[in-house]
Amino acid sequence: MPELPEVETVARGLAKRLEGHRLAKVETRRGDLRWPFPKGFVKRLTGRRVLKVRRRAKYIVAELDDGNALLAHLGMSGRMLLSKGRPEILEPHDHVILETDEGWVLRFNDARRFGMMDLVAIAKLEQHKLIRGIGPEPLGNEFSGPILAAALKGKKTSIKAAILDQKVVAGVGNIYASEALYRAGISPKRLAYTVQGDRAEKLAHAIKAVLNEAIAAGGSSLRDYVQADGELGYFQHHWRVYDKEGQPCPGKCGGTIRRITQGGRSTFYCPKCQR
DNA sequence: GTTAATACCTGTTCGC
DNA sequence: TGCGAACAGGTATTAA
Repeated sequence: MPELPEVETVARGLAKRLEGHRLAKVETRRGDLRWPFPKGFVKRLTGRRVLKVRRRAKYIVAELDDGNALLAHLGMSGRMLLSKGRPEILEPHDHVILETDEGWVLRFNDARRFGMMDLVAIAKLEQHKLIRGIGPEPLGNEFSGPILAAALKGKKTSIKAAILDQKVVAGVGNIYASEALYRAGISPKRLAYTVQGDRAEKLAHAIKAVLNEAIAAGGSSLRDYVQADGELGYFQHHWRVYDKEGQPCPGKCGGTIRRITQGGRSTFYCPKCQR
């Protein structure tokens, strides 16, 4: 379930092998992921040098030497597999294969095909249909308590739904939404517009903390961000409330973690210490 | 304009 | 043991 920390870790792993190198060979093994590949996708990528790989929200942005960028989203089951040389046997759902001039092979594998890839002019990235309107990066200076409070002002939905909204803050998914609210001591059911002042400050801080810790865990638990099987970016998590239904609250409150459904998706929280 | 529900997709888990 | 239902979830689209 790639959220911001996983995408960040994948992007760093990709940077290591792609930056400065040409894409000698490009192959798509089907015509679409979530959407069709753009026209001339393979031809436009082949021979390009990758200048920089970075992340925007949950998107991976690989800037190319022709002024365009490869924009990629992992959806919920997307994986990047890196190997030296092309594997003799491809795995099911290996949809895109990139080979660098150094012989490193990157496979984009996505069973559920909620992922996507597109090509966009670097200068127009922020105007791209999928990027336009996305809120501030939570780890940057442009995200803070007052800015979060302003984004939540007047919002009548729950705070959980609000921080999942990419327009409010970029990159927070279902798992870290629960984790951040737990850290901040805020009930996921609280109405978004009531999270102001000190509460907003606490929540902004909690969002930064859970994301930063997850990124650090990814960096420290993986050598060069690549696992033994070549997969980039995934690592052992230590969640405090997510998927912990029925377990005692990790704090000292003596409460029990509950699971509720909000907007059709699971939320985990401690009803005793989250208000 | 805002919010909620639904569709997309398929591997895995759970209950009967 | 086998089968079907439920579930996972990011984002666009449709409905309310």
